[in-house]
Amino acid sequence: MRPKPHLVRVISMTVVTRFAPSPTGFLHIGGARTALFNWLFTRHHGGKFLLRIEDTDRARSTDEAIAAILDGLSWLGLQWDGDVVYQFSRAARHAEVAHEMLRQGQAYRCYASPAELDAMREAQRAAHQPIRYDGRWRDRDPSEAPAGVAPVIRLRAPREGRTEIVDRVQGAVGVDNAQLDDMVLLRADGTPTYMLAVVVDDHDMGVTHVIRGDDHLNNAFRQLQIVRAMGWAEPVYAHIPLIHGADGAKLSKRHGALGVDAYRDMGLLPEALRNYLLRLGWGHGDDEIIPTAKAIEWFDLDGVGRSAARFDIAKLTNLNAHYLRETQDAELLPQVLPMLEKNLGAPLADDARARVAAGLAGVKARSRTLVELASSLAFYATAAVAPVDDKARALLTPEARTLLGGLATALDGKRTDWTEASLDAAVRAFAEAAGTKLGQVAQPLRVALTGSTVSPGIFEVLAILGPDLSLARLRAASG
RNA sequence: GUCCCCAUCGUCUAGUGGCCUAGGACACCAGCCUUUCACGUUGGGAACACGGGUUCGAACCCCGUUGGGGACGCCA
Repeated sequence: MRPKPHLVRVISMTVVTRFAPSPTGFLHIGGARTALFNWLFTRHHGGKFLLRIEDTDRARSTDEAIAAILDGLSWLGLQWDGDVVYQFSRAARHAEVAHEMLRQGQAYRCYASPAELDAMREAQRAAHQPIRYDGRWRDRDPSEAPAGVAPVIRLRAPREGRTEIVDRVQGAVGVDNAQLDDMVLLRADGTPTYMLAVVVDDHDMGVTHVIRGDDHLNNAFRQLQIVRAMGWAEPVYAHIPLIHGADGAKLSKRHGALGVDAYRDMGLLPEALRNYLLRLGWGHGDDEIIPTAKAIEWFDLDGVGRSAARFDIAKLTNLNAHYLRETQDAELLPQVLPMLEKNLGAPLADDARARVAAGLAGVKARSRTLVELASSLAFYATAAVAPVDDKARALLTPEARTLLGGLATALDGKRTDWTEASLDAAVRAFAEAAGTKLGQVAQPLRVALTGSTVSPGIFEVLAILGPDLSLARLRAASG
C-alpha cells in the first residue's frame, strides 16, 4: 500500500461535485454509494452537488430508468442542487468542442470502418498484442479519405511520455502514453462519445472534484488528455473502490446488484442504508453508528480506503434495527399502517389502529425492518389469531388449555381494572394459586393472544388488546 | 494477452516504524438479565497472503511472488 500524497486543500475554492449515472437501469447499490460520497463531500465542504444523466446512448437509455434513479436518490435523501442536466441535450456543444480540437490539430478524422477495426482487434488478440487503435489515420492525408464514408473524430493523443494523476484516494497513478490509443471523440453520426461528453460537461458545469467508482480510473488518464488538449482546469479525481458481491466480483445490474427500491421494499430505512454504505470503504476510527449529520461533519476523502468491500446484508440489517428503534412512533406509524393493511387485505378500523399505535413501541424494539415490524404488529390488528407455527401449537397442551380456561375466568373479574399492573398481579396470583410457575402460564397465554411464542411483554399485550379481545382469544384457545 | 488498482478475523474496518502477545463492529458460540423474544451485558473462538530486503525494531517502508478486482468499444 502506497502512502497517500499529502495534498493542500484550497479553502477558497467552492466544491462542485456531480453524480453522473447512465439511465440504462435502476439505481443500484454501488451507484448509490458513489452518489452518497459525492453528496457527503459537498455537504461537508458547503459546495454544490450536481446531477447529470448520461443519456447519450439513445438505444439503451430509458425514461423508466431516469425515473428510478431520481426516485432512488430522493428516497435516499440525496438531494441534488439545481436542475438535472441531460447530457444528450448538450450534444451540439460536445460536437463544437470536437471540431475545435480538430481545428487545433488536437484531433483528426478517422475513416476506418467498424468492421475494419474489429478485424484489427481480432488480429491483435490472436497475436497476443495489446488491443488498441493503431493510429492508421493519424497522419494520413485527408485526400486519401474514401468517398461516402462518414469519419469519426479521434483525439491525437501524445505518444511519448506519461500521463499521471494524483488521485485523492488512489494516490499517484500513471500510465505510459504508449498504452493509450487515439480514442473516438465524435462518432460518425456526429454524436459525442462518453469520454468527450464527460470532460466537456464537467468543465462547463464547473465540476471541481470527480468522485466515482474506480472502474473509471483508467478513463481518467484519457479524459485528462482531453482536458489538457483544451487547456482547461484539471479537476481533482477521487476513485473510490467498488462494492463487490459475496463472491468478490464487481456488483452490477446483471450480477447480484439490487436497486435501492429493493432495499426500500425490504423495509430498510434510508438513514440506515446511508450509514451502512458510508462504512463500506470509509472509516472514522472505531465509529460504527454514524447518523447523517455526523457523517457530513466527519466525511472527507482521506478516510476512503482503497480496497473493494463486500456487501453484507446482515450488518445492514443490524444497523437498520438500531435506526428503527430510534425512530419516533409517530414517524413510523404512517409507514407501517399501509403495509399492515396490505398484508391483511383490508383497511383497519379505528380500534385496530389504536391498538397498533399503542403496541408499536413494544414491537418496534423487537424488529429489524419495517417489514418485520408490520408483520409482528398484525395480531393487534386482527380479530382473532391462530398459532403461527409448530412451536406455538405445541405450547397449547391439554393442561395449558385448562389453565387458560381458568385464567379467562379469573381475568373476567378484572374488566373494570384492566391495566398492565393489575393484570400482572392477577396473572401471577393465578399462577401461584394453580401451583405453577409464571412461565407455565405466560407462554400459553402469549400463544393464545398473539399466535406466536415471541412477542412484547405479555401484560402489555393484554392491556393493549383490552378485555374483550383478550378474553375471547383466551376462551378460543382453551376450548 | 496488455495496462491499472488492491491485499489485517467469515464480513466491514482501526492501525501511517516501537503504544500491537493487532483494537472495534456485524455474524457465530456460551453465560447473565427475563413471562418469550429482542435490547443490554459478560466472556469465547477468529486475521496482518507468501518470500526477500531496509531498520536496533515492520501489519506499517522497498522489491518480488501469489491471489483478487478493474479497464482495454463509433457503451457509459
